Amino acid sequence: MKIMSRFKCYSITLRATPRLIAVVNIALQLPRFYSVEVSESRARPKASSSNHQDIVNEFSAYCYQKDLPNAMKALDSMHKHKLWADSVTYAELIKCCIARGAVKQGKQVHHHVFSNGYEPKTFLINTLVNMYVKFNLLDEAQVLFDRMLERNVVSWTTMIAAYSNSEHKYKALQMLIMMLRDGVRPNMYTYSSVLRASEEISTLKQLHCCIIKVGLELDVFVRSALIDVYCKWGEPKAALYIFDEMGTSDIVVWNSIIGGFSQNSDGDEALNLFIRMKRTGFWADQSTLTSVLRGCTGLALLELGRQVHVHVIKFDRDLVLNNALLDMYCKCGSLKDANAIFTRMVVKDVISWSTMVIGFAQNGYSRKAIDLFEAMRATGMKPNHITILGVLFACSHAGLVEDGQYYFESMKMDFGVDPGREHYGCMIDLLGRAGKLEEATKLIHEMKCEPDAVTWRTLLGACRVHCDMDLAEYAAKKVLSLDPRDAGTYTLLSNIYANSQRWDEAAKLRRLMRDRGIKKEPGCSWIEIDKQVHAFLLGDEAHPQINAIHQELSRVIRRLKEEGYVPDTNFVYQDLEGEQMENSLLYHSEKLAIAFGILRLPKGKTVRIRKNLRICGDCHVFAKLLAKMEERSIIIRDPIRYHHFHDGACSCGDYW
DNA sequence: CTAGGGTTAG
Repeated sequence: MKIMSRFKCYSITLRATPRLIAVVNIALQLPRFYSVEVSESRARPKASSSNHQDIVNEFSAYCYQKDLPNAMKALDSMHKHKLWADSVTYAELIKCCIARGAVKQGKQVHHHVFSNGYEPKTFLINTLVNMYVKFNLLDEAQVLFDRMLERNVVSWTTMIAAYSNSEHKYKALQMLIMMLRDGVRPNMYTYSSVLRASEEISTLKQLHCCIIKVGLELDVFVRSALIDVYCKWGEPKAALYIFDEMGTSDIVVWNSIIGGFSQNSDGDEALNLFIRMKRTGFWADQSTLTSVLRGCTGLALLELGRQVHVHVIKFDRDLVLNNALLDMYCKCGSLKDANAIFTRMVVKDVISWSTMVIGFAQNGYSRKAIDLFEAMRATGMKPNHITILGVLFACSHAGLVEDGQYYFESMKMDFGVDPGREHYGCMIDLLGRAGKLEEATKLIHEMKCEPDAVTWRTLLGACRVHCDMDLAEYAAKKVLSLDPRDAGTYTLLSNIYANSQRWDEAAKLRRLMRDRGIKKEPGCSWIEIDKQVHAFLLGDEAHPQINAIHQELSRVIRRLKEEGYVPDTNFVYQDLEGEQMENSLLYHSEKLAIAFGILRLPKGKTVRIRKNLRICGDCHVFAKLLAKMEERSIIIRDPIRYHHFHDGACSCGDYW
């Protein structure tokens, strides 16, 4: 049914499509059409003597041998004798300049082929335009393009592709319109380039319609561009529709769709598609593996990620792939593996360093994160805003107020990075957790960018840690004024009330939430065992082994109670939806998942859980005590922080 | 001479 309605959507748009110029919404910005002033072209003299022919031949030979220095000398000699070679030879030379980044030489060739009023063929000018594009000298490319006597589809496409990949995407669309006015028909090259230029989803849809109209939607390149761009606009389902409709596809198209889902945080669908791809008989390449790893990262599938790692070894020198692998181990809580990868990587870029800094920080190794950040600086690698976020995060995690303030204050001067919302957020968190709630509030008011809902919720979180009722109410009000439907805020505030035994207010808030129709995402925990992922919801009865799980849970709770564990009923609201049983606390999804892990995993093996909501205080105590009693580590990844429970303690230091 | 895929935060 979904597919039908999606299809319908397209055909409606198609029927409604007026003339292209009106369609693309930007006609008003069109510049005047080109006026061409060029000197008259004359036929080139052929090399008149054998001496002249020798000079040209020598030049050609150097061009085809890719001997740039000698070719340039020979070019000089031709220039003096007013001799010209043919276009293909020049094109070879220009290719050579592009490959070596030889801007100066390229310009000399440009000058030479236009000297003495001669007008090179369209083909050759196209080559030169392309050269300037490759040198990222778009203005020069444009000047050259503007003075062309004749522009063919390649000339236009070269410029359109250039602008599509630049900051001035609207220029690509303008040029498409001018191209059509000029009577030159865009081809598949043109459309697959211009698709990237859409700055609104409606533009993309209109271009899509044009493509269907001219019958180019069957082209593999156009399709993969469509798939890619729909995914970039957060519409992976539309992309999947296009994908499924294709008769043939190649590895790049598979990579587009798999990458599309993994970038839209749908690791599950990305992995399903990967399985389909393998069944179809394609071999994964670097790009596929990168996306698959990203899928594993999102789902915290360490075992699957490890299997992918085996295939990564084939592409040992691929930096992007190694970065994805590194991140997978970090996000799956396996810092030993991550560190091993990081140490082994021969080439590291700022992303590798950032990933590792953040990995240490999120997993509770604050000192290591800060040391690594300093090691990075020592190598001369320049941190970016994300690296700095990582080091601030590390400071806030460990309560290192002074270090945090030092990095925050020096970031602009030392690294040239202006603090953004996230950096302020880290500082608010740091000050707030350290109990400096006043300073945290002051910082919000001093922010250079507008505080958003997340900013205020950070403060609210700090209020919970320190039970500051008044500020909590103030912060919650701020969050809800910016994002009235934020379920987390209602829950957080109601938990703060519950913590202070203000049950009436807690209940009132729950009621308000219900009246406003705000639904909290149901708590869910996942555990990967033996190539299978098991999902648990609160009070879930659906699992085939649920009886054994309940038994195991009762057993460990009984033993923990003997050791002094008292269920903290303040958190009874955490996962509740409406009036539920009193002992619901004992059936929080993570407790079910942990019990299942203990049941199924060999003794001593780490239990790894991923969950979609923040962990509640009771489950946190439960996991700490259980890890000690069972003598095995438990790792729970919530959407923000990582909790490594080991021997009665947690890596988060009880702040989260 | 012009075209498609991958990595860090939130």
